[in-house]
Amino acid sequence: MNLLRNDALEGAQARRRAQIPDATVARLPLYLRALSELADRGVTTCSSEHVATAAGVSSANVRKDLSHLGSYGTRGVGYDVHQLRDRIAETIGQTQNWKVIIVGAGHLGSALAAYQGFGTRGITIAAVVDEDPALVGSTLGPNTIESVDNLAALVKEHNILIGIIATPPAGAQPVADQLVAAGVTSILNFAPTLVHVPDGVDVRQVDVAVELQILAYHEQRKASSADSGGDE
Amino acid sequence: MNLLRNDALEGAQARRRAQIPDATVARLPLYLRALSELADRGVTTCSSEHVATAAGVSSANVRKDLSHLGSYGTRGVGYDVHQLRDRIAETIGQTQNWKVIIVGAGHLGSALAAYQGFGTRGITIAAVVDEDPALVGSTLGPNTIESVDNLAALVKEHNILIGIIATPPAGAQPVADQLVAAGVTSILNFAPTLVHVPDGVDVRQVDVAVELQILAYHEQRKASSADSGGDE
DNA sequence: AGGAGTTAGAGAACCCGTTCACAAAATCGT
DNA sequence: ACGATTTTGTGAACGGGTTCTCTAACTCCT
Repeated sequence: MNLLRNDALEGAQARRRAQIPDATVARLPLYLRALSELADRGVTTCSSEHVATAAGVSSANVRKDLSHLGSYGTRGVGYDVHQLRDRIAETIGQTQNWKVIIVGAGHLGSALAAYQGFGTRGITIAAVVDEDPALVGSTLGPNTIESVDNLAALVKEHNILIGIIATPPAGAQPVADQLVAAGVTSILNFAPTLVHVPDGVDVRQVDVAVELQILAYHEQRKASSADSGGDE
Repeated sequence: MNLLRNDALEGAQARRRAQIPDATVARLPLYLRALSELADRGVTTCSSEHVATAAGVSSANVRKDLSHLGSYGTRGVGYDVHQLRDRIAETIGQTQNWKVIIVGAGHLGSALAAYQGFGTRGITIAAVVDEDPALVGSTLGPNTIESVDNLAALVKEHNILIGIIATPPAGAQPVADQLVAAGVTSILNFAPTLVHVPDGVDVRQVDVAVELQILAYHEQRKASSADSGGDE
């Protein structure tokens, strides 16, 4: 892991290929969004402080993050908005359009399919499938709901690498297996269940109830510290 | 911060009031879910290893987390499923029912309002509001969509402390301001925008596009490491 | 031209969280 | 009764990430 592969060779290339820390990767889309807004407003130059306030992080954090992608700002001036935006877009792969398949066309699947704003972030809903025959055939924005039986065929046809699971919990694991078997290597799972996947497949979990439970915990703390003399 | 306030006094009380690390808090709902499933299956005892595999973390991590809430397992045996479940439920405040308001009854708001599975986690959708007069009055499961003008009244009437923003980006900040003004102190924001709130108000951000962008980054890495001789 | 002010970039210090390793406490079998 | 085995709880080591601090480089004003 820490092996130093002839990095005297060339800094830029090494940087390009270097692993960017997860925490940084998670923030790059935020910076990208902020920079796009600045660009739309005609701003041509910005400081790390600008980006920081727009993204809700510290300016030091922004600079450290940007240093990972070897981006060149100019000292005393700041960053060129367009250049930095393009650099980040390139880094996180927004130069290409990623096709995703949504499995499950219930309320959540429909909401995701209808979501405006994937387009501007390099994401296209290429297919929506459901196991309910009653839903197959109905349209969802630009998409037509297809049978889950066609999952593998659709994934291959459209070269889909990313799948979204929007099924009830019980369906999540079988669906994940099907997605992986069809060639999907990244999964965004909205079902409140842990899905097991082979090595090399990434899974990200979004659980709304968990988010609310976390908020509830903090609410409870606020309440209890309020009536017995706040301990903070 | 590191001040030791007469902690010889009593360990349990001190523990109860002690700050539980954020990372732990985020995992407690997962443990709770796992334990509830075990309890439903009639399992009465479990090891940290059980919980760990069910929640997708390491057993050491589980033990460390549980140690923060002073939970008593028995060495050589494990944890009592019911007792541990109750202890966690109590810790994260699931003994009471938290009422939430959903602002924005578009696709996403509707999906959230229809979501089964809040109920079992101590969460109730007490109100759904939207600014579109055309939507006001229609029913969404057990709820009727009301005008956003009633936001403050509803929050107060139901003693709501948690708000969910499911509006387009432009509406997020004004809505957040209204929620805060009405007395809400925790916000779950689905709009892809940073919302500013006063101290004491918690905000959690859920951005589906960002999640997909993170996956896309990793996909890109997989692809590039595949064709130029994997560097990992 | 030179000084004052601004800002990126990088190294160091610090903090938080995870993993490791082990001792203490329980059960079970003999 | 006692040793073997299991499993918790915890202190220590480790690693990643954030913040701090300082230097270098650029602009603007005089």
